[in-house]
Amino acid sequence: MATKTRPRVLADLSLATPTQACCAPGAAEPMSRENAEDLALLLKAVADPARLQLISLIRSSANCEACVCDLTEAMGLSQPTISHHLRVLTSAGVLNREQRGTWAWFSLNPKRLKEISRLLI
Amino acid sequence: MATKTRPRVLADLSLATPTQACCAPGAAEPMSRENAEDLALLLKAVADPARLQLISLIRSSANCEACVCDLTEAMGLSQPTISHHLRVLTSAGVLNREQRGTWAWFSLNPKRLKEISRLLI
DNA sequence: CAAATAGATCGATGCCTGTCAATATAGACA
DNA sequence: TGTCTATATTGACAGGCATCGATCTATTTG
Repeated sequence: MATKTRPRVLADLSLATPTQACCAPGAAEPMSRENAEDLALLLKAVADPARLQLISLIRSSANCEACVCDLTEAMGLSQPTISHHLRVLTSAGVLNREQRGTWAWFSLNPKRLKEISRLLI
Repeated sequence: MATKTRPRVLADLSLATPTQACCAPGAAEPMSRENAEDLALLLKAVADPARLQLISLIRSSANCEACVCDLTEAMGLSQPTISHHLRVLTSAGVLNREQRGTWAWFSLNPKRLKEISRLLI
């Protein structure tokens, strides 16, 4: 294993790192391939029509939460497919999952969505 | 052809449309599949490590612009691949293309990037 | 015009991923 | 314990896409 560097954090992944350098004389460091891959992974999580609809559906639900069966019915996709998309969004931190008896309730994490949005600027 | 509706514009594609409705009693309309597909297309344009690196490279270049040969050398990918990615970004409005003699210069469109970022919130 | 160079396009290839049917798991309840 | 229901997991398949080599086009220059 090579020499270990500081672990990457969300702040490293902004397109603007390290400074808003557009047209600056100094010219900032371009983003590393590693950081670009991490950022792309995060953006890919939301760059899918079904997942965008799921986010929108949950946002427009009462208490900003919904269970899988409701989402499956509303989306017109199979239950395993919905489950798959919910897992991707949860892994990206965009959704929170809470088990209540047999049901799994998913709620929005607006802060995380805002963070991802900020990485583009 | 079915009855034609108002053409979709960028404002339709925000996840927050029509109102920031999280947990509101009224519950807003969820995003249509069509709008979700359009928004996903836009987000997919930037949700790729090579394209994120290209954006970052151009931003850190002098005058925020670069030609294909410089980008090809810096990226370590083949020239057709770079050309492909630049076309995707230009189609999404993120990059501007300007021909100068034999060279094609690509520059950033920061306003567009900011617009796309805002669609997530 | 010929040669050289920059960039775009084409066709092929292999990986990624969205989707589903089938099945497994786990909780509620009789 | 057994049944029912909600969700997750698995495996397979098909379409999408990143990538490359080869080729084409256009511009500059000799």
